[in-house]
Amino acid sequence: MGIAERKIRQKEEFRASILEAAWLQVLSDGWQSLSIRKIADAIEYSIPVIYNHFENKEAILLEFTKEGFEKLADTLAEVKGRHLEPAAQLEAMAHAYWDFAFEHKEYYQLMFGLGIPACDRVNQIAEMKQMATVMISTIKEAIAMSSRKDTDFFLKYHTYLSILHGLVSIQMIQKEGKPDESKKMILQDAISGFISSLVTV
Amino acid sequence: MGIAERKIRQKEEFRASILEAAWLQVLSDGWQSLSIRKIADAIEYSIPVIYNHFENKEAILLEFTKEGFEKLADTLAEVKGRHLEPAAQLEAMAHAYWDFAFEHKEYYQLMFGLGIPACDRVNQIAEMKQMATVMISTIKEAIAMSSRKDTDFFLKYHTYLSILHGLVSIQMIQKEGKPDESKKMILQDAISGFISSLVTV
DNA sequence: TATTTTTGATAACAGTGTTAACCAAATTGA
DNA sequence: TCAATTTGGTTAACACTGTTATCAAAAATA
Repeated sequence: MGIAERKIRQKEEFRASILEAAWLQVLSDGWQSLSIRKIADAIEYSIPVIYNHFENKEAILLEFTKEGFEKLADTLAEVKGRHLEPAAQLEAMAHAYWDFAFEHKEYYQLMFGLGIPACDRVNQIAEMKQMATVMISTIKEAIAMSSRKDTDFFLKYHTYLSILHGLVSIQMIQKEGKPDESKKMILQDAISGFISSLVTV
Repeated sequence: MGIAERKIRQKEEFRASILEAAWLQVLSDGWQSLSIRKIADAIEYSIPVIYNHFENKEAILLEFTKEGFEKLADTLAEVKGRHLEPAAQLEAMAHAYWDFAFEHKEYYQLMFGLGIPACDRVNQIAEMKQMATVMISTIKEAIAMSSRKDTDFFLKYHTYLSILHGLVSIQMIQKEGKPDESKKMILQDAISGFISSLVTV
């Protein structure tokens, strides 16, 4: 008898409808304002039913995080397949990564835990400019000493900061405690690549 | 009469005591679990008095964010002063940046809005490995075609991912909407530096 | 001393995630 | 077919969150 099958199917549909309602919420108001109550409201059921399908709110977010990584991985694999040379592949994949992040911003923020109240905050902060000033002045000096004096210092500043922040935050996301001292090799690797391309004669 | 002065001084002390209590909270349980009630409890006053000194919770966090950027800027300026060559300065500053981030993790997370539930999440995600696999295989191929076949592919993978994530998240933090298409030049800049240092013959 | 201003506390509002208690309908077993 | 049991779902509550309106007491001013 197909009763059991039907039940499983219905359960699966229910689960899917929860995710769909949640996703609509995320798309319209961002995932930080997603709430169980709003989901329950959207699917026109009471709150506790959601807990029959997901252990907690975190499990729902985890679901989307997985989806996000899956989509990104697929995209990268597909893009890679369009080129033959590894160098061209890496470049195309980088652009695809960038495009994915901004075309699926909600996914990306979820995947990498970007908590985003900082968005409003960081723009109010004059103190950040002090930091930028120190970095930019040094980069200007480096450019002045190099053979390519027309290099865009502001571009290089952004690159420098982005590399540093990327290294740090990837490290923070992956491991809770202090970083393995050997992980500083990654820093050394990335930064020496940047510097040598900057001061190259 | 010094009454007015005393009042101002007391108000300032009060404000400082709020910040101190808040910071102890952040240090012991992380800033995501900071609450107005806990602060009020710690300073042994009722909740609303806090709103006489700070407009809202965000304003308290903003205070620490400013402090963080100030400390970081000072550190960078100090480290820069210890070297003469811009290249050496940029390298030393990079290491100082890294050290600051992990020695003052709470500051750093606040400054760049690292929302950090992802920490627990990202480790549960097998799907992330798919993405890693695509990237790593390409990097391996690039190394195989280069003259330096002993290059650490795992190191390069981390560098690659960190650069990409850094570019994206710095961009997301600074601007709300979609990124200026010209900002892709930063991506192009960073990634071509990485690639050329990888495949260099 | 009387009046105004300031200071702080109580209590509430509107949210959040989560769960215990309960009920009715559907399913199962005798 | 009837009783027992399981299942699906709801109501109501708990323990939190940020924020604010109301009000009493204390302090400063006239």
